[in-house]
Amino acid sequence: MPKPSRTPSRREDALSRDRIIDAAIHLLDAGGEHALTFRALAQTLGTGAGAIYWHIADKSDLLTAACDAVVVRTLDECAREASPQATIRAVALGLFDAMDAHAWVGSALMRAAGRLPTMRLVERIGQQVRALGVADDAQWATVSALLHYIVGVGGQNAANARHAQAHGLVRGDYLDSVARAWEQLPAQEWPFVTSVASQFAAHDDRADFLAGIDLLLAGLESGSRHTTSTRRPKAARADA
Amino acid sequence: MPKPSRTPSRREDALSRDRIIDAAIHLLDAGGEHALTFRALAQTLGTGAGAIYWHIADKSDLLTAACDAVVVRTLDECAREASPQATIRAVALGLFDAMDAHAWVGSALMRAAGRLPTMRLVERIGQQVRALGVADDAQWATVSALLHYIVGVGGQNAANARHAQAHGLVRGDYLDSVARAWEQLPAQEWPFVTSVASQFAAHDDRADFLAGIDLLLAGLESGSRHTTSTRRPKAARADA
DNA sequence: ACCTGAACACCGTTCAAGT
DNA sequence: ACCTGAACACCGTTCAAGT
Repeated sequence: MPKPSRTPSRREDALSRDRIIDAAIHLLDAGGEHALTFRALAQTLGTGAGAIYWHIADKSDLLTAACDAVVVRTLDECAREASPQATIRAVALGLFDAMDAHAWVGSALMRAAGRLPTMRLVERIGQQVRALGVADDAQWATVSALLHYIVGVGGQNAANARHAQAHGLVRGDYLDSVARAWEQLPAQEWPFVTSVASQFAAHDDRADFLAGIDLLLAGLESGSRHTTSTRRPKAARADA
Repeated sequence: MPKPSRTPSRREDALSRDRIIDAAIHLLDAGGEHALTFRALAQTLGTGAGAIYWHIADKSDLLTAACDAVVVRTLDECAREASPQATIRAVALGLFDAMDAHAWVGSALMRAAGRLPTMRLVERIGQQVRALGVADDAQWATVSALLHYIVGVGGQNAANARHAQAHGLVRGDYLDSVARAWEQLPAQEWPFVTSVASQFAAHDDRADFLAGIDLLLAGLESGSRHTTSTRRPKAARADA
């Protein structure tokens, strides 16, 4: 993009795909998904609303591109660890934190199924799953399970944070109030929910998230040695 | 619109929450999430747009209620099997099929984190996880992993079906075309994606889905006997 | 090639007014 | 108590017209 040069271009920085994506990320971070508006974007960038369409196909393209930018940064920052397990954990935690910082990324990722950002994650996690020695025909289901856990749990953790903030509460206080509501449900009808709620005391979301990852990895270790009778030697779904 | 009836009530059936939810489900099934409009709903029901607000808080309330109706029906139809594992599998498959029939349910479920439909699923699955003998402090992470896998993978399978249909293709042909696109990526940059794509031949989505469930259940069996060092005796997230 | 901004075809939600 | 429907404050997207 043309840096500030003497030649009096129309604007200090010309409009560009990258500048639009950056501005979109800022709007999304500040006000959530419904704050991303072509009008708001145009105002931020000092252009007309329609100008953006020269660089971006439509809103879903914009959201996917913003999501991809965050994913790329996150994966770049994830050091490759010694073992495949450790690398998976590092990627998972990196995404967890990225979603916490950019609460909109979780749901954006869910809607970007076969698209670039998801493919990057499938690739990175898939390489580790392969390195783990998981049988060929189980690799896709394994990557799916890991990815959906990461995006699902991480995305909802981020949603919690936003929700707490919207209620003007610290995250812990908010979670406690939800837990207390669950505790007071009729125990005959809700035996599990009431009992699990009573475990909500001091909680560490990241540690809990990691516990789930470990659970999945434990399943891998016990499952990778042989193929169960219900698992058949073909089959894979064409997205993540 | 007032049917020709002797008793001149305003309408044959009075407007009610249930009637609205039913109409919403039909609109959602027929045209997806963006087809659910207060105007379309009002026209279907033969009322004014604003009348709906007497029975329903807002659009998100409506979507959650529609989602809950589907979840209730699905859980009712799920027979309780002999073993906890079999029951989990039955619930998972029931939801898989429900999402396939109502493609909008997946994303609705994702946005309904602490709300009624999700709580029902947490309760049903949680009971089985407990029956499986999973340690108290690991139950929440376990239910989370299962639920996110089910909703995530099932939801995307449904999205695939819709996507294929939108492209005027049979589901299998659509998936094959995606797989072929993945295969043609540069293999140095995408070693896993290209290799996994080459496994996409004849695939059975439900069988693959079940393979993932089995993977998770295998993790449970190996993990429920002891607590690993990274899993700590507290912690739980206050939603699903 | 790139940008402008009015215009189009929608939205969810509210609310005075009706019965 | 329940319903009406016009009105309000928005949307994404397009497109003739400009530079």
